Amino acid sequence: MKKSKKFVTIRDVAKAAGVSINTVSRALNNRPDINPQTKAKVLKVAKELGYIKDATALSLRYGLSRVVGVILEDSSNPFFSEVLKGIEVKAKENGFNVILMNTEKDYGLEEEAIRTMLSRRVDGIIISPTQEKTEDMKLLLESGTPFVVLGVHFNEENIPEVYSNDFQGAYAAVRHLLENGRRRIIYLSAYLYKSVAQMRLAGYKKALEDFGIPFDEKLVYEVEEGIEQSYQKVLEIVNSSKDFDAVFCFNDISAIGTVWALKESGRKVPDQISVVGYDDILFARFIEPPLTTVRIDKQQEGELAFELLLKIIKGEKLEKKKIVLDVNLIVRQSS
Amino acid sequence: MKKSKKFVTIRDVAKAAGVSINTVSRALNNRPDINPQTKAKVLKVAKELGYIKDATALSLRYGLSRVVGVILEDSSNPFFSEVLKGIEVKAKENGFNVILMNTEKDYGLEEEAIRTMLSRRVDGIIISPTQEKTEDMKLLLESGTPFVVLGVHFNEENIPEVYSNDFQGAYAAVRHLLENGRRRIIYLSAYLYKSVAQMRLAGYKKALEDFGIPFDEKLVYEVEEGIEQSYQKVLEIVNSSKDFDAVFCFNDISAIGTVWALKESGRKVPDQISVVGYDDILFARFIEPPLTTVRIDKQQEGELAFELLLKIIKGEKLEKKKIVLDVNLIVRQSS
DNA sequence: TTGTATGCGTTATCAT
DNA sequence: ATGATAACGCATACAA
Repeated sequence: MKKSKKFVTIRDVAKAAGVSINTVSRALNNRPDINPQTKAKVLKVAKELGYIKDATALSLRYGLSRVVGVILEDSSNPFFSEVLKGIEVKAKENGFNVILMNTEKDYGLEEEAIRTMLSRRVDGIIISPTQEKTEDMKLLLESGTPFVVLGVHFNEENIPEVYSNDFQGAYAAVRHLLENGRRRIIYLSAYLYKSVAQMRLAGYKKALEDFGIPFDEKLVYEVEEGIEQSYQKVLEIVNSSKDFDAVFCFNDISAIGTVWALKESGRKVPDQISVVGYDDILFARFIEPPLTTVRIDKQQEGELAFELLLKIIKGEKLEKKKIVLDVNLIVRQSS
Repeated sequence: MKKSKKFVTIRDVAKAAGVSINTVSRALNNRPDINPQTKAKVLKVAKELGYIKDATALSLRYGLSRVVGVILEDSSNPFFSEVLKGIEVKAKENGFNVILMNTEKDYGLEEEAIRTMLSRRVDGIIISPTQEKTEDMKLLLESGTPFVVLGVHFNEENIPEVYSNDFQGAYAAVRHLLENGRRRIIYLSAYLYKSVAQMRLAGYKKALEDFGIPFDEKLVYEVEEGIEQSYQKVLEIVNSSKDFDAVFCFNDISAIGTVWALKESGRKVPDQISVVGYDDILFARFIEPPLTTVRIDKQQEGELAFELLLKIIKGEKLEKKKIVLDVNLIVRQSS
């Protein structure tokens, strides 16, 4: 593999224009100390030759790349794809580019992604950690490279984070189910080593407590995320003739699998079983029945993450290191 | 904005290990001409100091960045988010990273994105052009930077492309509708300056022709892509009391809007009106009624695009410059 | 086996 | 107003 084509450099422009390379640099960068005519000529030549500034050279020169690294579980997941969109929008707005890496929820890939980003000398990193293990976060911390954790809450003061209020969301969702007379509410959870799953569990418990309903751990199921996995688990639950009248799902993807399984088992949603999702992905309202869910402004979450990161990169004083997004319960027809 | 922290360089390692910088380089790059003990020591020191190779310096040095630029209309669109996933997977597999830029279907942003990618000295570009204007493609072509066009077909021999067989897909979809007795089939199209929209129109016409049904241009509507836009347009069509018994939609997003509008107008799908989508996005089967659609293997499309690009980057001989993916009609309950 | 010097493209410092 | 030169981090040709 060798370079396909030589790019035009300031040296080429200098030669063609009959000036020195830093006269070219001056012209290109709108410096005041240059004769307007010289400048005009240089600019003309540069254009003719098709000169395009080499950003890799600038990165080396300044130790700044104007690139941010984005490390996500899976950019094709409708939740993350909207978050990513928000990041990309704000990055572009501020003259930054985005390098994307997916971890596929694999700790090894996550660590590799961090190393790659550091090697690329990105100016900052936005990461949504898998949380299966967290040693790699120390690597990040020690690297000195600015970073923001997205969608996850660590119990360490000095880690900048943007995440949504999952306690509030879960509380609202479960309270809503209770107010509608549901009493045996399953929590179909993601793996509980995830802070998000834990916070939602806490909200779930608090709502039960406020209604004087004892918490039954037998109603909490840990499932790997995915439509298929939720579908299988719910089928299993139904076949075990467990008594339940509602399912609070970890996210909308999971809720879709849940509704699918319930329908297939002949259970009416919401007549017999209520289902509530989480995230309010674009398609939540279009499934049948339209999904009651907890809305997170995903694009905003991405935008806030970038803006927080940018402040850190600029070395600005932060009012808050932890930004918590409010969420809203959206009641549709599945509950 | 200034560099937040100095990274450890080979010079630092050299000093700490008491050797010269290129002894360090030799150790780090597994060169044979180095004393194993020296090597071990250098490696140890490098690890202790937390040395991480500077990829920007390598880019400059070799004129190769091992980065590919990906330019899409909108990475949060479920079609593109899966394509992107495929690209990212193959890129990682081959030691490349991905810089992502969205164009929001804006020609200005598209051109800017190309310039940015060239400036970043990416080794190659995968682009899904808006096609509103195409001058920027010339810029790309002249730049000499390897690139692959994704999802779009130009009538120029020497442009490498990966796209799906839209003629075949549209033909299958419309033929299916005809076989089920539909005769007044609306084609809810994207803007017809897009090659995809044109190819699907051609497939639509051919199917009609094969059934001896005259083409009626009044049944073709150009709509901006989006659930809301399709919803509005279909409401409009219904209210104009146009006579039709099926809608062949440009994509699933559009089909979702169509079904929504039809339901809201009291039309039964598929009893009164059949609806067929395109793409088979993840959620197509979960809407009500489950959507009949033309399946594109989106992730594969992304993977093929990267693989084709990689061949071009490597300067390999190409068997084919144009790769056309087969598609399948998936019959569900909306038709 | 190890070290020295050069260049990749750019900007900044310091002349002139 | 303009030009020569060093420096960013690295790998390599060449010298020792």
